[in-house]
Order: sequence, then structure tokens, then C-alpha cells
Amino acid sequence: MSPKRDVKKHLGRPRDDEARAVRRQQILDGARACFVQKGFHASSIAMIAEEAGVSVANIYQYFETKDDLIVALVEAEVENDLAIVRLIGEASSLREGLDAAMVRLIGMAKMHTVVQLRLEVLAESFRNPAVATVVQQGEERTIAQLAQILRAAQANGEIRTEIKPAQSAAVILALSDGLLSRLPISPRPIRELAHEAVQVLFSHLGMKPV
Amino acid sequence: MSPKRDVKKHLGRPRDDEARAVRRQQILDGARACFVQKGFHASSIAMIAEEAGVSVANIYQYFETKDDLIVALVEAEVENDLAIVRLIGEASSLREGLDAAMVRLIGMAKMHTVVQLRLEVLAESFRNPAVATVVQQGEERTIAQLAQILRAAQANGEIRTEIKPAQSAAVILALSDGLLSRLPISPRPIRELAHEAVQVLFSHLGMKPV
Amino acid sequence: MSPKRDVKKHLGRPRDDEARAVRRQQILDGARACFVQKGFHASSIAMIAEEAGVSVANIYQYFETKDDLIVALVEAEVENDLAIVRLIGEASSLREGLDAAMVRLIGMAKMHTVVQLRLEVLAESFRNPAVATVVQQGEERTIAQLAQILRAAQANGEIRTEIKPAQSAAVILALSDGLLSRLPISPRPIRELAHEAVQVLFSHLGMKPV
Amino acid sequence: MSPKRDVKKHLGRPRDDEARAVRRQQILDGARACFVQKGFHASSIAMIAEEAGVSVANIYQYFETKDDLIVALVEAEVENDLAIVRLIGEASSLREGLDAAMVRLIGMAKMHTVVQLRLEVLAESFRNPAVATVVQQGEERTIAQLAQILRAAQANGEIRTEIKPAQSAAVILALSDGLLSRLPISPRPIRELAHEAVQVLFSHLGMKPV
DNA sequence: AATGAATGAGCCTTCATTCAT
DNA sequence: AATGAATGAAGGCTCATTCAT
Repeated sequence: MSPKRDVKKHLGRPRDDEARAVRRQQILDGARACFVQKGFHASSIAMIAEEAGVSVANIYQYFETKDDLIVALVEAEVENDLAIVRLIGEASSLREGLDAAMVRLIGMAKMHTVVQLRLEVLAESFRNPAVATVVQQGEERTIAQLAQILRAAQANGEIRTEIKPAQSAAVILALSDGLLSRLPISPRPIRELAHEAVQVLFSHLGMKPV
Repeated sequence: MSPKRDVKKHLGRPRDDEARAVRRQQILDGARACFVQKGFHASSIAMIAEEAGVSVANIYQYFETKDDLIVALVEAEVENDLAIVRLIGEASSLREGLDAAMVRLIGMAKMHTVVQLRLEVLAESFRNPAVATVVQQGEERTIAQLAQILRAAQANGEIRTEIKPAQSAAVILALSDGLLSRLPISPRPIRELAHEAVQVLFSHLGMKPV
Repeated sequence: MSPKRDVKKHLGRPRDDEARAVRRQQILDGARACFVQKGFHASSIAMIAEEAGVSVANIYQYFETKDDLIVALVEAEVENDLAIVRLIGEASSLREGLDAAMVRLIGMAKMHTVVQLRLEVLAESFRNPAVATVVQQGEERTIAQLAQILRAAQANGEIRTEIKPAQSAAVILALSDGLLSRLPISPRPIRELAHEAVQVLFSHLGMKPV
Repeated sequence: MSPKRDVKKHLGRPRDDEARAVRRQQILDGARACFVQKGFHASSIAMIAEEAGVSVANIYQYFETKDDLIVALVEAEVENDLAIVRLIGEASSLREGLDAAMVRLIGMAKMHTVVQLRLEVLAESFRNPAVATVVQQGEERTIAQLAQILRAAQANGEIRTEIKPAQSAAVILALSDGLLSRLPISPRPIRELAHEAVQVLFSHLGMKPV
């Protein structure tokens, strides 16, 4: 009735959006830990809840179903991957950028985690259309980002002008995924493989070998 | 007195190893169909049994455990992959061989199946040591096979002598996996990607572009 | 500001320990009913759940495993047996106490239940160490209790001072179990057997026959 | 047509009854081993078959159902128990006979086995009428046998004439079972308990203590 | 917002039993 | 007679999810 009411009333307790975001992330972190260890379908909500330090029912206040949780996590992963590619563009040269990205990936402690999840995500993309959509959009953006970087390098004279940026970008990403997926099965250290792959790429791009 | 007596005497029904092999394959086929659609852990034994047209209990007379079934199927898949690489070696030239293999893969109706399973297997390798072992041994053999082919091509003068066969083989396989894993997420047709990738490879190997 | 704030803050629904105890007992009762009819290993959790009017999954929120449920029930039974012996001590004389106990056992409607379960428990003790431990500790306490009663009777001059209380107590318990186990197989009524057994005991203890 | 045929023809292969008896015993032995370790209901036919060194299907040519197998084994056990009591009668005096029986039981390596099975049988008697019948008939015979022995001892003047042989026999058997069932739970060695029990019995029978 | 409590459906595996050889 | 092969039914246990507090 009083005019104040029309302004202040939030139709119930005002939502603390910040706290919600924190909790949400907490759950996503727990989920990631589980998914890395067991995969999407062998990870139970109960395990995720324990890992996240949260009650099972609480998870359902942030994600409607387990599938939604998976999709949300995939979105986060995609964003992550995009960030790595952005890193390349921030270097002073393509060479340094590529090198930095590779080195960073291979050197990071959580690489195992990232790669495991990436495979999980790709496999899930084959059956879960919602996941496929998210990943595909991420792929587009990532390719665009990398293509832009390649174009800049062409302008710099760092790489050949004959190559088609978008297509090469796609190949680079594929090679990268294929390489990392070798982590648990490669008969020789991934580091060596990565080095060789970089040579192949440089040769293709018209850069001098390392 | 009769010569038959010297032959091993069977008490009871003799084992029909051939029938067993058929049944086993039947189960593996059902399992593959399920694993492709749902993945390892979301496929239940009941579903596999139905798909294979077999009773649940019967599966356990051929595989001690669901995990054993998975490993057996992974073994079959690995053997499959090796066969494809062998195909390359049988062509009259490396170029034709590579081309044939790519074309065959991309053109085959079951490609979707093969790739989906490949991702599933790679993801599983991260957590299941038994699977990892099988896949790693397959990888070694496949690399060796491909390296041998490359060496022959070097002798033929078809490709550069500077490249190291084993390492290049590993990179080729990685690239191939990475490429195929794009099937459901690539913003443009896989065919184009594959073409570009072949260019990259040929450039690396010192072959004339297509 | 309010004094209630000092009390421990509950996030979420507080545990209702009382309701939990009720539910737990409800499950144990259902389990007892099943175990009596079918024995431990022929009783399924599903049957117990139905008998208790509870869902299967709910049972697992109170007992981690079927074995844990068995152990819990054995503990309850052991406590029951101890209560019966305590009854003897509460009588004004050993004679009346023993008589009361026997009469009560033989006259009770659930005797069948108690005895069946007792045999089940003894048999299980041979293979299940957890059960054996529980039963053994119960046996010790029961013997001690009964020995104490015998000692009091010795002080009263009601029984001979030559007998060793603990050992006689053990024999009495053994005889009691052996007697009751005859319930379904004795060619003559248990009542007569019990009477004869009491005579034997009284003779041993130096009491006048009934 | 020929007269010989009428004599020699067995309407199919003549049954080798002796071989059948051997096989049957072989199966029963395997069953006993399993039942002792796991109990009736936790022992599977497959386990029994393996323990007996026989195929699963073969068991069903000797026993129609698992229940029949149990009953057959119970019959054998009952016969066994009767044999032990007969042993008492063969001694030169009751004292020696009882002593010999007790000593033999307690000293035998397989006592554990016998007792475990005895408990299993008694427990099963509560629910399985077929078993109950077998055991009850065995009990009758055993009591009769022991009563006969007691009567002889009365004639010898070895024990009191006031006791009623049949009833005392029943009590002795009950005491014996109750005693042995203490094997896994008695806080003190069974040997001591047995000694004490013998004192009780002797006192009842009017014999001099040991 | 957050947790305790509860459940139907489902999972992997084993069981007792039958049939063909 | 004896064994291999097969199966419907069940068994113990867990899952994703909902509801009450």
C-alpha cells in the first residue's frame, strides 16, 4: 500500500546473486573433479555433492538435472579452451605464442585434467545434442580467434600468405586435440611428439623450424 | 581296440568352439552398438543383451565382467585400426595409400561408429589401466606399421629422407584422431578439413600437394 | 542479539534423531520377521523392506549393508537374552527365578521366534566374525550375570557352595539353548523335557527336586 | 524274439548302481564342504559342483532340486550322529562310553564341521518340514538308542534306577548340542565346559564324579 | 537457501534349473 | 551318464530425483 513497498519489495527474500554464483562455481568444481576421475556417467550426484562439500539436494537448486550440470560444465570448459587460444594472440609473434601455448599446456599440472575432460566432452558430443551445440559454437569461436591470429601473422610476414587462415586454424586445433589425447597411450613422451608436431606446423606455415 | 579309443575321451557334451566364437562375436556386436549410442558406462548389460539377442546371464558365460567385455571390444577396435593402416602399405604409393585410407574412412557408412568408439576408448584409457594397456600396445604396433610404410616411401624417393619415420607416424596418427573427433562439432564439413590436413602432411613429407 | 543466536546454527533441515530411531526399529522388526521365517541368507532386502513397510533404498540409509543389518539385529537379540537372565535375579529365590524364566520362555507366544533366531545366530557365528564377536561378548555378560545370581544363592544357602558359579552358569545356558533347539524336532513336548532338565540342574545345584 | 533277449535285456543300458552310489557320495561330500562354510542358502549349486569336481547339470541327475540335496545330506548327518551314540553303547561301561564319545567329539579335527552343520540343520528344521521330519525321526532313534544304553547301565548298577532312561537321554542330547554350539562363542575353552557338563550329568545319574 | 529423508527404477551379477549333445 | 549352453528370476546395492523442514 505504501509507495515504498512498490520499490523495495522483492517478492520474497532478495536473491543474493553473488553468493549464488560462488556456490554454483563450488558445485561445478566438484563436478569437474568427479568427471575427470570417473567420466560423466559414472559420476553420481552424491559423489559430486561430497566432492563439492554440498548437500545433494542443494545441487538441484542450481541445476535442474544432471544433464544440465554437464552442459554447464562443458560451457565452462569451452570458455577455458578459448582463453588458451587468446593467449597465443597476446604474444609478440606467432612463434612465441604457439610455443608458449604448447609449453603451458604440457607443463601444467592439471593438463591431465583438461585433456581427460576434453575427450569426455568430445565423446559426449556424439550423443548429447545439447553438448554438441555448445561445443560446436565454442569451436567456431576458437577457430575464428586462431584464424585472426594467423591473419595477423600473415600481415607481419611471419607466415606464408598462401595458407587459408580458417582452414589451417581448424587443422591446428585438431592436431592439438589428437596430440593431447595420446597422453595415456603414447609409447613415447608427449613432449617429443609435441615437438615434432610443431615442426610439421611450422613447415606448413612457412616458418623456420625450431 | 578301436583306434578311436586313443582319441581323448569326452565325458558329456563336447565344447563347440566354433559356436562359441560366433556367440561371442554376436555379443561384441551388440555391445558395440550400445557403446556407440550411449558410451561404456551408460550402456547396461541388459541393453547389450537385448541388442545382441542374447540373455543377460549368457553374456556372463563369455565375459566375466562388464569391464572384461569392454576390454575385449577395445581389443577388437584396436585390431580394426591396425587393419586400416595396413591398407595404406598395400597401395602402390604412399600418396595413393594415404588417400585411399582417408577416403575410405570418410566415405564409410560406419565412420560415425568407429570415431565415436575411438573417443570413448581414448577417454576410458585415462581411467581404466587395462584399457590403457591394450590401447598403448595397439598404438605401438600401429606406429611401427606406419613408420615402416614411411621408410619404404623414403627408399622410393617418394618422400623426404630427413623426416624421422616413427615420429612422423605418431604425428600422423594424432592428426587423424584429432580430425575425426571433429565429426560432430566441426563448423564445416570434415571432408574439407581432411583435405587441408593432407596438404599439411604432404608439405611436411616433401610430397607435391594434391 | 537474540540469545537464540548463540545456539548452534543449522543450515538446512535439522536431523530428527527420534524419528530416525523409530524408523530404525521398524526396519529391524521387519528384518526379524523375515529372518525368523527364512533365515539370514534366504531373506532378501526387498522382502525385509516390504515387511517393514519401507522402501529398499531407505534401508540403506540406516544400515550400510545387509551384513550390518544382521549384526545390528544380533545385537538386539543378545540384549534380549540378557534381559531374560536378569529376570531370574529379580525373583525372591533362585528356584522361583529359574522356574519363572523357563515358564516364561516356554509359555510365550514368540518363543518360536526367539529360538529360531537364536539358532540362526549361533550358526552364523561360525562363519561371520562380526556376529561371533557380538555373540561372544553377550555370552560373557550373560554368564557373568547368571554367575552372580548363583553366587547370591550360595550365600543364601539355597544351593551348594561347592559348585563354581561361572562354570555352572555356562552349562546352564548351554543346556537351555540345547533344550530350546529341540522345539521342532523333539518327539515329546518340550515342556516335559524342560521339567526333566530342571531336575537335573536342581540335583546338580543341590536343591530339592520340584 | 530269441529267449535270451527276455533275460538279458535291461530296457536300455543297465544302471551301474555302484557307480551311481559313488558319484552320489561325491556330490554329498562337496555339498557338505560348502554348507559348512557358507550354510545351506548361501551355497550355490555351482560352488557345490566345483567342490565335488562334478558338473552342475550332473548334480540334477542325482537330486531333483537343491532342497532334495539338503534333505539327503541331513539324512546322512543324522545317521552320523546316531553312529556316535552307538559308540557309547559299545564301551565296557557307561562312564567310559560317555567319556569316549565326548573326547572323540572334542578331539576330532572335523568337529567344527559337524557342529556347524548340526546348527544349520536345527535352524533349517524350523522352516523346512521335510528336514524337520528327517531330524525328528533321527532324534527318536537316537534317544531310543541312548535310553537303551542307560537302561543297561541301570541293570549294571552303574547308574541310579530312579531316572527315566528316555527322558534323561533327551536331556543328555540337548545338553550335548547346547554345549557344542558354544564352539565359536564360548569365552572359555569348550573342553572345560564339557568337563563341567559331565560332572552335572554324572551327578544326575548317580555316578561318582570324574 | 540448504539440508535431511525418502523412493522407484535401474545396475551388475548370480542363482537354480532346463535342454541339447 | 555326463557335460556344455542357456535363461528367467532374483539379489544386493546405487542412482537421479523429489519433498518436507
